Amino acid sequence: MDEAARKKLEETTRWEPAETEARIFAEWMEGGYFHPEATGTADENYSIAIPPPNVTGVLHMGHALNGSMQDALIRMNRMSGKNTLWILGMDHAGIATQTVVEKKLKSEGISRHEIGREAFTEKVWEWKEQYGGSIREQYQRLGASVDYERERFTLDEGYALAVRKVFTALYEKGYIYRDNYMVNWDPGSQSAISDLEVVNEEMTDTLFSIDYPVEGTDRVLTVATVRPETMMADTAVAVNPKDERYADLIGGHCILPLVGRRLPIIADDHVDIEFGTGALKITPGHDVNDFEIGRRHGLEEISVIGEDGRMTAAAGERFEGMSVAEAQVEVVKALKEEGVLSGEEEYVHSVPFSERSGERIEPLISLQWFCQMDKLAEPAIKAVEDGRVNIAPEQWTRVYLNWMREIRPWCVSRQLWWGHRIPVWYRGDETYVGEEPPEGEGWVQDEDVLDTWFSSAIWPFATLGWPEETPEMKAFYPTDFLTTAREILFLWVARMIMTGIEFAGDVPFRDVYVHSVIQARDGRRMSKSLGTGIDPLGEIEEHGADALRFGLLAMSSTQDVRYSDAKVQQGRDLATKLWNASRLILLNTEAPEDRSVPVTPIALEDRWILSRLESTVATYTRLVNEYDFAHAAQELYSFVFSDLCDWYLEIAKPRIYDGDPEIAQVLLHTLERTLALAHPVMPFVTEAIWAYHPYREGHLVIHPFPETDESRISEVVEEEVGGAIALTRQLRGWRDMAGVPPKIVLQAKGDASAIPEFVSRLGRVDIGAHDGEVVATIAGFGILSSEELDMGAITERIAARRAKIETEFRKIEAKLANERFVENAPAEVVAEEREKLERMQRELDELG
RNA sequence: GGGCGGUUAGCUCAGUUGGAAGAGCACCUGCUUUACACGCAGGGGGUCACUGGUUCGAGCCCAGUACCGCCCA
Repeated sequence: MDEAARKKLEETTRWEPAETEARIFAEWMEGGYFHPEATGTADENYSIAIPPPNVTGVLHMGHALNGSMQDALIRMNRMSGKNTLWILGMDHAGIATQTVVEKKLKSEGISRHEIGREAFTEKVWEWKEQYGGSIREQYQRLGASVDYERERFTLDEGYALAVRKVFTALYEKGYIYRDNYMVNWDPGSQSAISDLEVVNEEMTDTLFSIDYPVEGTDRVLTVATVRPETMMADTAVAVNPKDERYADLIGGHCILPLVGRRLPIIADDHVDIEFGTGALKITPGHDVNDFEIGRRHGLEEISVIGEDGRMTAAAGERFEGMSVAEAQVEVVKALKEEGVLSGEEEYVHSVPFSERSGERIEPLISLQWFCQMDKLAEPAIKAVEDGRVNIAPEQWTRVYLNWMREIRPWCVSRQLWWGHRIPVWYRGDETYVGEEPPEGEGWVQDEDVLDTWFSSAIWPFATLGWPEETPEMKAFYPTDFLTTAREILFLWVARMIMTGIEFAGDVPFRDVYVHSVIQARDGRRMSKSLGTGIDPLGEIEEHGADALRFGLLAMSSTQDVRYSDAKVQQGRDLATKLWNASRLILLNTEAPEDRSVPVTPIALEDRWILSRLESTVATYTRLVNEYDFAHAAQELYSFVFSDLCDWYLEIAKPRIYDGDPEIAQVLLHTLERTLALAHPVMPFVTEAIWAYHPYREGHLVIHPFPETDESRISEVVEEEVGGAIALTRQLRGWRDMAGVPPKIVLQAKGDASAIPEFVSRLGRVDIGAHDGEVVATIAGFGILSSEELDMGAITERIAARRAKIETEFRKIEAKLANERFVENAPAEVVAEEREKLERMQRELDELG
């Protein structure tokens, strides 16, 4: 270590992330450590495809947690010597991006329809070039070791070709078709959106009862609806076939009020006998359930609401052009005029809204492209059933399978301008589907673009250059791991598995981990609109990236958790602790001249710390491989704070300051392995410390990850030192209870050679063959009377302790007196209880 | 309406196959101990939501209730 470095270490008593992180990250980038060669095979290599953030997005806590997990795995595997790729990219996010740019143009007084599709698309690209990359820098702030040279965008030329190829292939297989079908029409974004982009909210509306006269009788069928404005599109009235009240009417007709159309009275199991009057008006053009009933019975499908959310001519002159809300008022008025409105009551029900625009969904029938999913789902179900894809935590496997077994057609077209334009061309009655435009004159391409998830569905292989047979495909497909939020298990994960099997010849990843949701501090959802989000970059600035990474991993157990500032601070404290422990070690030890000599210490405490170290390596590695990051973080924390710093370094200090070469070797070895162990979770501080380590030959980021050395784990040693530690704590506790000032060394009668030296030093007790009055006995050592002892407190304390033990003693006595316990409990449990009793008896004897 | 998860210390959360309730933070008491006050030492604090059951023994298993949250209709 040169003088400047030594000075820096001596003077800096805290880990200062702000001034160091950027420099370290730049060193990693310069070293090219994140950019692997595409060599070897996927079986021997390790790869992860990042869940692509939206190009409009900024880093949020979900990304930060997700990224911390992936980076920990990537770094651990890279250090373990595997050829490792973490591929980065962004999603073009059709609706979100189009909305952002449209808003910006609107503020400049421009509408997209004025400038036209081509000019608008250009504007979006301009926007993307200018603002679309900020999240990349934010991932760097987190320390993400993604391959920044292989970044992909879902609208890249090669990626777009892959999308067209997939569409064409699915079309040729007959899976993709065009049909009139009910879609979730979002009047806000003027596009169909998927079921999964719809959010249902509880609303209070009015439930209207309307009397529909039955043809040829003086009876009426009273139907209940919250949407009277759609009645002009009614094409039937349905009752339950088991409903005796209406059995005689089935097959007859009613007359639709206001319109006068004859509506068949049909029977369908879907109708709930208990609800309202048990008669249901059927509006196949404007209600999802009615649409299905309509298809079952071959009913006419009438539309009275247009894509602009206004009533069409088919609604009748009186209502044409009105908004849906206006029409409702007017229809109710008309019903009253006709005297057929027989009831109004408040009604709470769930109403669909667009997650994108926030507007109320208008179920409409329109001409859309669909993808038949059941054939694709079959092998994807099988892949999970037979374990080729493993979903954890396990309960999500069932959720995935249930959804996949009831999968429905996927509406893949969207009425947007930003995205992959559907590769279908029309000329008169002709239709052409292909990767490239057809030859010849007069072809017009379909106006719609594909659902963004259509391109995301091929992410794990399209990013690797598919359909080309690239070296990347060979080296890194299938990927090893995917972590995701649960809400996109269907939207994204399931579809990747389907397309991966269908097009890339294998599942896209081996392990899927559904991570927990980090809620706001008060337990609400973190959301921009609620203002409950916590900005990861703010946390990084305040506490450092390592602190945030550690904190997020430590707080993310298997269930949803609230954001915990305490855990992030724990991370910051751990970074500082590592820094300071390293200062002690690095400033006070000389590196051995011959480093090839293995560390084989004789001293008990040295063998103990090496045993604890290897036990920690074993446990930590197992936990990370099980994706149990919360416990792994805890394991790391307690090893560093408790085993290493509170005990070993304190025990070792005299020998450190004496310049003992053997302990120097143990310390440098332990520090090397501890830094490497912690690096995947806390890359910055560990790399920064490593710069001062005499064993350093290159960056820690590619230093070998510790493999457990079983030969150093010794139960005997751990028990012996563990016992001595417990004794030390007992002595310290007793001192404190007795009010002995820290400076005073207690005198105790006993054989000091029976216990490790550090017990008396750290317990501040002088154990020897002293003479004097024994006031208390601790583990066989007699504490001698002295002026400093608060005899009153001691007497009180002893009495309290005695009472506590006696209570417990009687409980166990009773247990052992219970014949059924002694007969039924396993022998070792009974033996353990007997031992407890003996221990308590000994302590009672000592208390005197 | 169907399914899933949760309820453990003041707070946030752990708790392996059922066998004397844990961590971090907060709190209290000491400590300018030459790595670290983002620290060290010691300490107090729990009817494990409720009711019943199985068991020699239940935070853990079973049945039910209440409340909170999520997913799918």
